[in-house]
Amino acid sequence: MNFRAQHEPLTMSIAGVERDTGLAKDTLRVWERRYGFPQPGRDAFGERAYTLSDVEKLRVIKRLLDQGHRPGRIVALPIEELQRLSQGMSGERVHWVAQMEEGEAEVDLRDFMQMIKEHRAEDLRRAFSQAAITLGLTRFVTEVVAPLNVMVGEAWLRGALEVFEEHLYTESVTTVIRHAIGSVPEQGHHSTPKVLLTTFPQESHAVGLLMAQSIMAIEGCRCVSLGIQTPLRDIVLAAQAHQVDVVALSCSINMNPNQVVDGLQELRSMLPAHVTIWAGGSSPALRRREIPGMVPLTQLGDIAQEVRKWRAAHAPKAPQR
Amino acid sequence: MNFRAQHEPLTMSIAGVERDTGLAKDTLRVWERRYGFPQPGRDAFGERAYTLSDVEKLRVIKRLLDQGHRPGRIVALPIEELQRLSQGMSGERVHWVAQMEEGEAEVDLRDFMQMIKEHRAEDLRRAFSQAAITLGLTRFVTEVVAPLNVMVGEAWLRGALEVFEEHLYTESVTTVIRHAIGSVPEQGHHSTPKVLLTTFPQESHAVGLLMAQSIMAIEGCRCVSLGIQTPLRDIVLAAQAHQVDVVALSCSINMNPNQVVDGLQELRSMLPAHVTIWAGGSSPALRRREIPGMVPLTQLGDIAQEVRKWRAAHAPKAPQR
DNA sequence: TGGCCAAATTGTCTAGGACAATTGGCTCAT
DNA sequence: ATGAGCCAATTGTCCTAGACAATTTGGCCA
Repeated sequence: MNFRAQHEPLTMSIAGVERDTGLAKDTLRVWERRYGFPQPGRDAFGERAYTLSDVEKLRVIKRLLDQGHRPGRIVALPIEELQRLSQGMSGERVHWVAQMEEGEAEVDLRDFMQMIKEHRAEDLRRAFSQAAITLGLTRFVTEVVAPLNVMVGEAWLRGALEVFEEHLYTESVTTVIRHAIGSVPEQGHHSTPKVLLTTFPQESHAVGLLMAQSIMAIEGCRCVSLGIQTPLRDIVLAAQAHQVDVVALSCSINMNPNQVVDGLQELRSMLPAHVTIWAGGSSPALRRREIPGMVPLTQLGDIAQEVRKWRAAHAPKAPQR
Repeated sequence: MNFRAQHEPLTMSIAGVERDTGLAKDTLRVWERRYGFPQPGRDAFGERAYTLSDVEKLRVIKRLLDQGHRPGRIVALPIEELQRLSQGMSGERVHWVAQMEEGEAEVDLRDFMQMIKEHRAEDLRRAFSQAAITLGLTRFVTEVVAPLNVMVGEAWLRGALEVFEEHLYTESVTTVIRHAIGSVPEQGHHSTPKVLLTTFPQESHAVGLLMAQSIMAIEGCRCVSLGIQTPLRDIVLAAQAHQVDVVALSCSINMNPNQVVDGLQELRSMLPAHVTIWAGGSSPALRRREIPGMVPLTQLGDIAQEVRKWRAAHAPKAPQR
């Protein structure tokens, strides 16, 4: 229906910009009205025609918004200023080298980053597999994947990593962790706790969930994963259908903190009291406010501990179903 | 920003309907104006509030549109009439029982549906594993997973399956296919073609992509998967970075056909001519219109054939990079 | 430092009008 | 009967401009 700009790749329609930047058409129009940017020309049909540099600038703006900047302050800024802001912001330090016991080969996380940037896909996957075998799944996840996630996320925020490079990293890690989980011996029908793993609908990062699942599997939990993006109502239905003891949610740093808090509170009110809720992940909302009836697990190491706690609390009596 | 209806799950906002049905807000409004349906009530703030039965009917309509019906003829029809149309046009039959060679145990797809509905998670995964081993990966994917996807999709459309049940199915299948892919011997550095697998940003179904990857891996392709939802620009960047021969896109029935056509045409114009594009999946857009410079693979069986074609076309000469 | 309130900010909704692209159906010639 | 050509109806998406709920900011007070 809109194939006018096909042979004119110098401008983009508003629909194309929405697709490329993730900014809604309404938002683009209202920014134009309020902040004077973007100021697209018009094509032969009177419709907005955005230049490629407009789109590039919009991408930078989107990144800064995700970091917490506000539109009114940055949308009208020149591109150089935006890039300066983009550079300046960087987060906390990460341990570059996984801590080794004596005699173990060193695992340098910078090597992984190097492979990602050089697009050595096969090497990367092989290196992950090797690290997982060398360190064991638990340490691989906590000492390699978790800090790498932070490094990759920050590199992407700085614009030092393209989206497709981040995708390749995610895919490689997913493959290796899933393969490793498959090697964990299956739990018997009466091992506890039985845990339902999933995320809220707004969460799109699957790796965090997978990391949690791998550690729980090793700790001997019976895991039922629904993958990401389960509607609240279905989390409750699934918890009932599978008669789980625990519902574990993964909330990454990309989620809106308010949605996290609201979602957890509503979930708590919809689940029966004897079902425990574990909320893990890097979302700042978990550290900030305390939510009654919900256990925050801000570090992967907390999981094993919490499993033991749960067992201690539920061991003496028969299971409550 | 819009959590008003939080405790009132009986109606949905226009944004929610767009997310659930794939019909654009503008389209919903213009249908209301032109055809008198949907005729949503208004919430306390004067904004459209669609009932759940409206949304259900819209889903059926969407399905019929994808089959080739036109809005003006069907939007105003009562739900019973639509369902009658939907039944009649039920496309091709699904084979209930995977065709067996003599002596093989029978694999009845209805057994899988049964397990899904009874939430027998462990049984389901075990049954999938067993089927994959019995049939081999290729036949498992084409004769079990593909028809099951259709059955599950239709059951969900009819409301016979909850979202969480569909999630469990997806997760189980994913686990088994990924595990099986891991068992395919890795390809040498010079085997061809090298294929980049991914989806457009609007696509959220990962299973189709995984099915394609499994078959390509078996056919001896070197696969680089980026997972789902890669921006157009990054598909091009990745194709260049990894020096692939083929870019394979998975487009499920849930994608907007226009987005599929637009995306494919734009991708074709951005990729160098020597890079082949394979577009597979159940999206009706692939069957409807022919797009120059792009190979549609509407059935999984087409993949092996197309790989051979590619090799025949590229074998005599040295690779063009 | 921490809590509270007014003011500013911001995304998304509303209305109806417009129009290019596509499709259906008609006529006419073969 | 079949195909080509053309007109009219259909349809999705864009347009403008106004409104307002939800959130955040920043000042004030304890």
